[in-house]
Amino acid sequence: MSEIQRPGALYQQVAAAIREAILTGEFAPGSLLPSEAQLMGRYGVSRPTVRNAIAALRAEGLIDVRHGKGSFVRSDGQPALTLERRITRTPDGTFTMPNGDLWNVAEQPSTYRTRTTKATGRLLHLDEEEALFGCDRLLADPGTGARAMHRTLIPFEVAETVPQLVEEPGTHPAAIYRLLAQDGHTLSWTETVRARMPLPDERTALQLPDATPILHLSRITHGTDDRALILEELRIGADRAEAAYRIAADKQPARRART
Amino acid sequence: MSEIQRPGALYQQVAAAIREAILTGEFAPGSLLPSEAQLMGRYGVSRPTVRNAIAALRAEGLIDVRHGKGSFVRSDGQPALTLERRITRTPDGTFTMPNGDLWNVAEQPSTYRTRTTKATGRLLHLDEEEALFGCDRLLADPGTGARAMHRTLIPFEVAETVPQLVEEPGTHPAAIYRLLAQDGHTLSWTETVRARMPLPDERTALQLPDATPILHLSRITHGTDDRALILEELRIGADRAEAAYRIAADKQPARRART
DNA sequence: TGACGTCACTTGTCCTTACGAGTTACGACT
DNA sequence: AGTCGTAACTCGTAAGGACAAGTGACGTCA
Repeated sequence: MSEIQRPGALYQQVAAAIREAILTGEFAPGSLLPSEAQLMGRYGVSRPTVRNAIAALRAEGLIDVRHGKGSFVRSDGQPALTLERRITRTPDGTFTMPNGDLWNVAEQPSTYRTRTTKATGRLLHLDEEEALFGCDRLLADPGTGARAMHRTLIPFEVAETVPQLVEEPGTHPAAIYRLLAQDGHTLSWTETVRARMPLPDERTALQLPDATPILHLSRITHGTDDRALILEELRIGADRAEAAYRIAADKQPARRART
Repeated sequence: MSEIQRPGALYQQVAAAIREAILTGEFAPGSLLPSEAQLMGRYGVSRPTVRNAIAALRAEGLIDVRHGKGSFVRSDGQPALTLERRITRTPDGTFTMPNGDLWNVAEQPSTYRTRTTKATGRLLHLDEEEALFGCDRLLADPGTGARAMHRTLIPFEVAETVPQLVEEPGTHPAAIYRLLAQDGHTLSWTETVRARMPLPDERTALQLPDATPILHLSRITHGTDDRALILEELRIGADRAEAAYRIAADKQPARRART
């Protein structure tokens, strides 16, 4: 009978006790926790209190609960997929990227027309309500089973210059880059990484467990004069994937104060 | 009296109704939701059911609840801080990085000795249980109020070569890079980005709201022969910060199959 | 031996009741 | 007029009971 002490609410004390037991290894990763009834007896509290404590540990991502079976300690393994966010240009004018496996379309791509929002406009350096072509894909990695949502957004202005981009919705990003390069652009890219909790539709589409954030990668393809040409977005469960970048020290002349 | 329909549990239907009202703009960002008592009346359910629905919306990061005041629609603004993960080398041998503001130490750095775990060993290409020097800092950005946890891990082997690294725990990363470059290394960096829910101590240290993941950046400094010299880790709330990278197309000769 | 139904376990849902604790506004008292 | 206490709101915590629903094992029956 391990009685509980100080800090805060009862259910928090119970949660802390269980968390402690998990982190010290009393409950190994993957193992089954005591049932709610057993925890009620162990700590001398009612079932709502036990459930409240378990809900807290769930929100922390420490445990997984399965209806009819019990609560299991989540194994905090590393992400199975490392997204190498690099781009290589071959002398014949094509582009290649790692992680080609991920580009397996799990559903038919859907194309549409939309307008810039505040967020996408900021990334593309466009005003709000500018017309865009969009294409959404649901991707699946056959090796790991990871799923991802991919979105391509192309401003009308750019699409008029390179109409093939819109005519063929199945275009792979590498092919897009090639078309833009053939159009005379010198390409470079910037990518921003954000994380947030998924919306319900993202949870189901990506088959995410509880308390799992998503990585949200936004890649801008810049053309000549750093003009923003294309916005690509990739959303993927943070439990399954990590993003990897190379950083090179760009050499710059020493600054001198102007007088 | 807006009665509720189909899918799943009562509290999920209530949650869906409220979520719908938020996303359609009936409840604007920042505005006050009806109180629990009002929601009980509006949907004809008991208080636990209402609270269960609200807990679901909380876990999604859609709303913030304040004791004694009510539930507020969270405004989904962009992160205030963009971490530009670039490194610039000046001709005089020093290195500079953007976001210097973030390097304001909120507490005294703490140094210690530890050993590689499975995760850190993988990143540093070392076996497990290799000896490391560590230094932890809590950083604060004066502009945005964002907080971050910074950690530097240096293998013993590297520290023996450049002892200044360990003697002066307050060393800024840019100064570390300079010391390594002066030691004859040609530096390059790789950085991997992960996201996960915070542990309780991270939640309090970073002052994170509910349902807020953290971005976990791991930067490896590579020396000559791509040897891993230093591991830096930065943890910061994903509501306050995003990470930005540049991607350059590295040119490679076309591959030919070897016979 | 195989198939299937039942039962004992698990967690999920929902209700009622009660009180504690933070917040705010109003009104009475000084 | 200013101060302060109280009342009325808010959400937080905790208990109790009841039944639904998923899971797996066991035993019975064909």
